[in-house]
Amino acid sequence: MKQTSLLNCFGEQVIKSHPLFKHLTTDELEVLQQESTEEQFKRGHNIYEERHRIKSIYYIQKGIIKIYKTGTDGKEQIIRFAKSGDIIGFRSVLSNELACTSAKVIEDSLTCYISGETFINLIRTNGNFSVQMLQLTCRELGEANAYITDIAQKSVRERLAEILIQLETEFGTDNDNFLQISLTREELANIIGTATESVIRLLSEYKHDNLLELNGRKIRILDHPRLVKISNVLN
Amino acid sequence: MKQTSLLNCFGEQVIKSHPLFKHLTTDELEVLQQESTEEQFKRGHNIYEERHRIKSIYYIQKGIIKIYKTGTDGKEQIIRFAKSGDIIGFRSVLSNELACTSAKVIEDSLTCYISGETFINLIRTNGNFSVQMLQLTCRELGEANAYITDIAQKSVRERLAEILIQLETEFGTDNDNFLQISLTREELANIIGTATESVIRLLSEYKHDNLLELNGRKIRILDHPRLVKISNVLN
DNA sequence: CGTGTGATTGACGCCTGTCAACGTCTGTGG
DNA sequence: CCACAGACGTTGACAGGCGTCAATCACACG
Repeated sequence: MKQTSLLNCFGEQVIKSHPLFKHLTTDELEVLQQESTEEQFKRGHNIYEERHRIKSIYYIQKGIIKIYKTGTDGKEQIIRFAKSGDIIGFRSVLSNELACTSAKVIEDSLTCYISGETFINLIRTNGNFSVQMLQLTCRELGEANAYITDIAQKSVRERLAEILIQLETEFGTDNDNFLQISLTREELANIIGTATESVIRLLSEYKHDNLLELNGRKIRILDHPRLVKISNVLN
Repeated sequence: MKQTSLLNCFGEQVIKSHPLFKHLTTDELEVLQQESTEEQFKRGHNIYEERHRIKSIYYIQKGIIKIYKTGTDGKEQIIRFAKSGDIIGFRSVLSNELACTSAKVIEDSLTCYISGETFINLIRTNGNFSVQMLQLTCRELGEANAYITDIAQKSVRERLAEILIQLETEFGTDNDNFLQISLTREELANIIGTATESVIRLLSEYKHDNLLELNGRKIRILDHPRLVKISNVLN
């Protein structure tokens, strides 16, 4: 018996549109629909927290979530953002370790959670799905490696330029060409691993150089080529 | 027909001793043995290189291999070390991307390579094995995330202390309590993302403070507690 | 209107990257 | 056997990027 897609995000439309689930059989989809639950979260809500045991994963239908770690001195380090179509929490579920990150809602989100057991069973029984999951994880690992190299070798100025370009590519812009994603200065600092004040100073500098426009937390990139050049990414 | 373990590293003794392969059936082991080849590499040899297509993975029987990326300005960033029992190259094989790292032999190695096809077939057909691989990848991802936080937030002094402790834990010490792994100052610098000169100066400082002893590339840690304290790791 | 969070600016100084010179050791070729 | 080159290690000088601290402003909210 099918549930309506209002009650459950694993309705056919959603599933079919996502590569990760394209290899599931109708039976498996049925199970997913029965064992998963939709959940809504407001900005600021903590979906899960570091050092806790996670028993389920979340599929993001809508919204933005920041995944971050807390450093030794309590400073937050943003590892990545999850958005529509991403899944979060699977790392801890799969590695069977306590969560090594926290997940906090940046933009009101609609998620769907699936118990870890159901998820692992899927992987165990559906070879194509598990290959898909491995590919996903490996791609994430590749990105993490690239980021390690960036942080280790680039200056703060280069990194900030790079992140701005990246945020635009990943989340797009609104009708006025402002970045869709809205972050505090502190959050920007916590992505690139620097002090809030440094971000503020560099943004002012970029603005002064006509690379971008600032309006509160809204950022509009004006000169892509020069910003890319500053970021020192080979193209 | 079984090959001798001299010709092939997937002889039973090796397999049984490794958790990754414990879920393989005897048939699958047979296939592995037939389709894998042992290979020896001397220090300095490049097993694979960034931006190349990798068609097979390597299981390390003996030796140490450094996995590194080349930054925009040509500087090497060491991502991790692989040693006995580890496998390398699977990230690119699985994600179906060009290699995002290079692998170079640090200490003479004995490896066993398995074609990517064979490997992916194993994952597709053996659910337990694929879960095992996912766990491995997720653990690596967790380590990468931790490292991002470290590099982004800690000082060079803290990071060097941390890496020294870590190298000791991971590779152990010889009879004289010197670290087993032998790295150039430049390589140490390329792990923690700093200049060679900074590593040299900090090592001298540590030595002066009686935290460790230096003998060429040999390093003997004398005062663990204080070194851990410098590294600023919660314990 | 007080309070709190976030943004901004200035002052200051230390950590650390860069450049340059030199020492040490090893292997190679004459 | 010696000279030389090349890789690696060491030390010093220097400056500048960026972190830290502190004060002030802007804005939202109860």
